[in-house]
Amino acid sequence: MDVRVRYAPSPTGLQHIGGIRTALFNYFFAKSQGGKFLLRVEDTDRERYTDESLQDLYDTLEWLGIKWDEGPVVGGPCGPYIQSERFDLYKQYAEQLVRDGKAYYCYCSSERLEKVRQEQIASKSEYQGYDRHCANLTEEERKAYEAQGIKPVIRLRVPTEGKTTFHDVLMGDITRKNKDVSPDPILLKSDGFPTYHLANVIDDHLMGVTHIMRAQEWIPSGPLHILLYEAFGWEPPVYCHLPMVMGKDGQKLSKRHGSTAVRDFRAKGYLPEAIINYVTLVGWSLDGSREFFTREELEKCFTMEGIHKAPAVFDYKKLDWFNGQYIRAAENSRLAELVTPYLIDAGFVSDPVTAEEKELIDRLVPSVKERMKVLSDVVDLTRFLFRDVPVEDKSVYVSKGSDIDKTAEALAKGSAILLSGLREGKDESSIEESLVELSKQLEVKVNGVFQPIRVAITNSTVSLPLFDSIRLLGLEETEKRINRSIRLFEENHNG
RNA sequence: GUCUCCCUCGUCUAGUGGUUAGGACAACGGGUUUUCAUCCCGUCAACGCGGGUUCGAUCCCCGCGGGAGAUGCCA
Repeated sequence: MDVRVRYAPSPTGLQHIGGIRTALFNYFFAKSQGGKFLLRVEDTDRERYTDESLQDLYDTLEWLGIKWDEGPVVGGPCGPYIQSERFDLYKQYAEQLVRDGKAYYCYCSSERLEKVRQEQIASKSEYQGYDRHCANLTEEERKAYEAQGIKPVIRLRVPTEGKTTFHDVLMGDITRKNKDVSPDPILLKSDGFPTYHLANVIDDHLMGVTHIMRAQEWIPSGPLHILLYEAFGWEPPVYCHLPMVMGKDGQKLSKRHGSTAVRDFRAKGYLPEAIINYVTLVGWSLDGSREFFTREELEKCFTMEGIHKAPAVFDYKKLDWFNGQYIRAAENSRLAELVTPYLIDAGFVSDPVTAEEKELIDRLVPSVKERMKVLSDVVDLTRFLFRDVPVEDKSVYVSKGSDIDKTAEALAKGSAILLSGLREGKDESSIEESLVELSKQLEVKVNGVFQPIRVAITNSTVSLPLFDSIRLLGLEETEKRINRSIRLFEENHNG
């Protein structure tokens, strides 16, 4: 049997970590089995649907490099793959169920349903859900409702006796008494659209889906879906419920834990390979020790057995670590391209970049890549190259263990050594030696000499390596900034 | 409330009827280094609890506790 799995998101919001994790698991499982990965858009909720969400779905999967074998855009033998385009289908199947006595029309208004719900809660009796008010209407009663112009919904007739079991690859058998299954859930809404349960089961069957890998939040409705398969006389697929992705507080990961939209991670400068790698490791492992995987490797070595049962907390810091690792491993030319939009957004370079700017970006990448966790870090790291905001507070120039006078002297003498050395073309290590020598004379730590010079040049105590900074800034600008700082100290001294 | 699922360091996880319970992130400390990073080394840190079964349980069984999810004309 050829494996066919699907990712079936609802375009009612941006693609988030949890959703994409499900997509990845399905995708990797399909690839590892030589099967097919389908994409199906479950846009049956007209209230919450947005075009933006749908576009975000496509954009996100493309960015991650996840291609679907069948689905919207690419088509396939079981299309259409967008549920709103299969509108008529669901109604037919739902009516068939009614004819077979497996489902029935319900004319209850949402007001009445709400009232029933409130009464059940208030009476402290068990909350039982729908009271099956319309389960056994006579033909006359139905006619009367129809005459009032009430549009009915179709509900599944859930048995009140017995129990239903389904098998989960990870969890084993999961059994639920039928009386505990949500009583008579709606299959077809009054607007004619199917609910998730109906559309999902019909499409999975019609599209030949063999394995359903979805989040554990669906476990409680597993028996209901089995009941539906039985009502249709269809063979249910293999189930594999994925552990949920949680936030630090142990609750389902959501916006209040931080960014969850993949689009936001992308904007901050996370690389797709880092997202894929880390997200796949949330709830899955190969052997407990290996943790670097490319997408291509996962397409081969992913296993269902490696999926964990327990929910897993999403660790933003570990993602950062992965991203840093991938940035450092990336080609400089690629990084230069990736970093450019951030420099443009910051207004540091023009859009599009000029040839000179491009050249500068190429040169700054090597020293910046060791220091970035996310691509957007490039802005703070290189600000001194594009914005000159001199440090006026002389105490900033003073390193630990030094003082104002020594700092002034270190700046004057040190920068003289530095600038003349650079002009004469001496190599950096010999200039560095001379500066270290100076620090000994002044009886300060090495940094007592370097810090004032660094602050003068980069306007900050935290910067790229000194010689890198100078090379990027240019000798002329370097000299200008140094002289300005020397003047600052002289003025202060005289005043 | 009811139903279902889950439970190894703070976090992600490996693992076995007998192990010094392993790795990674984080944290902390140290080294390299002109700052910050990177890199390297090290430290801290876990089998939820109580009963059984057993010569021996983290591992098998039962109970408890804790956590989560579901309970919609949302998925």
